[in-house]
Amino acid sequence: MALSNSEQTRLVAAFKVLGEPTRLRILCGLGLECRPVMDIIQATGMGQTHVSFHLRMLREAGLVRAERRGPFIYYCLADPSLPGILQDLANWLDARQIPPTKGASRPGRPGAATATKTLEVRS
Amino acid sequence: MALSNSEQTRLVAAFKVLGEPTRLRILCGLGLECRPVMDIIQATGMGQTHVSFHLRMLREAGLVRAERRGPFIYYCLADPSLPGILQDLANWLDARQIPPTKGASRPGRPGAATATKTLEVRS
DNA sequence: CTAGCATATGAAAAGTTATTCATATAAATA
DNA sequence: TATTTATATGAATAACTTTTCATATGCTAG
Repeated sequence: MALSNSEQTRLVAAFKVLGEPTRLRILCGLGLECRPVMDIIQATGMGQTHVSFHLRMLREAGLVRAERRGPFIYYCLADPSLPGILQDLANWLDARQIPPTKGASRPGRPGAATATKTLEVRS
Repeated sequence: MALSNSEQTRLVAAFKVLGEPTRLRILCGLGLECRPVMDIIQATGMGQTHVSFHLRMLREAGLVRAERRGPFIYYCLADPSLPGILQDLANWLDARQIPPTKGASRPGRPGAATATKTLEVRS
């Protein structure tokens, strides 16, 4: 087993938190700045409670850090290397993109996996 | 926005698929080998239908590829670089681990984010 | 110390995902 | 061709997550 059990568990937890559009948007929106919740609410156009909920998830996952400044609470990425990591992953995904099933058109290195919704497998 | 919208969407989809223990276990268990479903069922100790369901998710996400050989269907990682990537992420997570809230004990670079369940923030 | 803003939290409702059960399909074999 | 083995699929249920609503907390200003 390449990954230890506890590594797997940690990964799963992290992926779960990252695998939600609102949260990823918040993370990306943060960039390297720290921002008060108000800003995040505005930027996302979502309700206060809703945003607060997702911020909590991110915080509990250790992906962001909260810091009070006067009446405001600022949120920042816990680790400035996160955006880079996300970008790398995005590139990896891009690179191995799926040719449109009955693919005449361009994308996909030859040999790249084709996502199949139904099992259609050449024997 | 560092990541384009469609990149974010793709990432979210991938994370969603990866953020489930059974699926990550299957992926890790596969390593670079191709294995018939039976093997995976045995390795995980889970029901046939259940495994089949998760394999389908992985397939649809383009993370694995299915290949029939006679009566069996073999599943393989779609991209052999996946284990490496997962390992890197796991290392990253390890590196930024949380000191036990009232932490006298060792872990965590100074300045590393501490995951807080409840908001307890030094002003 | 009261009022008001910024944000968090708890509980209920809505939505999604995983699990299970029954059944279908496809290849191999008798 | 009928049976068996390997695996997939559809539908129902169960578990979990997100969303929303109402309310609480913690600062700051008056």
